[in-house]
Amino acid sequence: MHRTDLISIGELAARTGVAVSAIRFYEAKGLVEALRTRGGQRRFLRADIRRVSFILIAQQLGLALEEIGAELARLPAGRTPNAADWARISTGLGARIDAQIASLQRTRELLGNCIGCGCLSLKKCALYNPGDKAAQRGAGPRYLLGDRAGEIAEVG
Amino acid sequence: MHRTDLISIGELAARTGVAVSAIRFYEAKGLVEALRTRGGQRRFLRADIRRVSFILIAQQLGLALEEIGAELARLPAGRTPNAADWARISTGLGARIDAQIASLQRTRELLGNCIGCGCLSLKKCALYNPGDKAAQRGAGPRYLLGDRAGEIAEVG
DNA sequence: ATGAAAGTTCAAGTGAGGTTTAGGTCAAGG
DNA sequence: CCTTGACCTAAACCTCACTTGAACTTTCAT
Repeated sequence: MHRTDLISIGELAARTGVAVSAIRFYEAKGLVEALRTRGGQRRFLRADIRRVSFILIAQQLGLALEEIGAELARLPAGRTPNAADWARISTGLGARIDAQIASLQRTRELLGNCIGCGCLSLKKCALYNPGDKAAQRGAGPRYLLGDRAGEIAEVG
Repeated sequence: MHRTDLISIGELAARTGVAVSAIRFYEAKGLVEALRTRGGQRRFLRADIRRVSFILIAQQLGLALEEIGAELARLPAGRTPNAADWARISTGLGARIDAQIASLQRTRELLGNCIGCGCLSLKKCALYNPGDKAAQRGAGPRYLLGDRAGEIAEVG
């Protein structure tokens, strides 16, 4: 154990590259927790650097903060997560990446035949396939994407 | 030419699967244009089905509406775009998909070594790499992502 | 000719993911 | 002790991509 096992919010921000305000926001969302000094300032564990790193990586893979929180909640309570813990909760990310790659490769292939030929018809070529979570991120009509059963566009 | 070369907003919505309100929104943003009936109702060209399809596909690939507008602006003015036109403006999408696939594959590889071993340090493994546009979608601190020069996290 | 369905505009609301501001408090060095 | 920079809270604000609602109007099939 070092002298300073606890770090300030500013240091956590510097170490992870996220803004101080963002860390407070994550805390409010329950993604990280902080101890407090007598004066009320936050003190984080060094292990929280990993935790925030995980948030950043998972975000890049298209998970919403709420989903990330659900993953993080599966880390062992009470003790600092170790390598095996992180490996466990990262397995799901691996599957997600594989799915995304597969989806993109499908899209890539279709782009050749389909937009290349000028048809660009959703129904015909299914180029516009749902199930690509990463692409649904952000505001807007989430339900439109990924909630399409059978009949979509057909260029008439 | 058919009898009905022009379609209503409702039909365009049905054909593409996007909400009527979204199409009005796209029109306001300059992504599509409409003729008007004497009574003021919008009438779209059949070719606009392709155009809206393109918007949807490009969105899935992580382009913002403004970027999509810029791409669409490169279609020939005055005449209905043909297959070659669509092929031309779709080429850039292909490159983007390739880049995304490459980025994900890199991430996938690192996830094994890096999270697997528990280090999860941003600086050390560069797992958290910028340049993955698709992941930056949605509102929020775009500038945080993709605007990081050298020093990022290092797990102490 | 009529009634329902579909269309119109404009303004305001939504939700994700934060940032910014205002008005203070805390901690560390000199 | 005193300053200075980092920290605190609460609430307001921001962008993006739309949706929703109110209050009417147009279109179309019968």
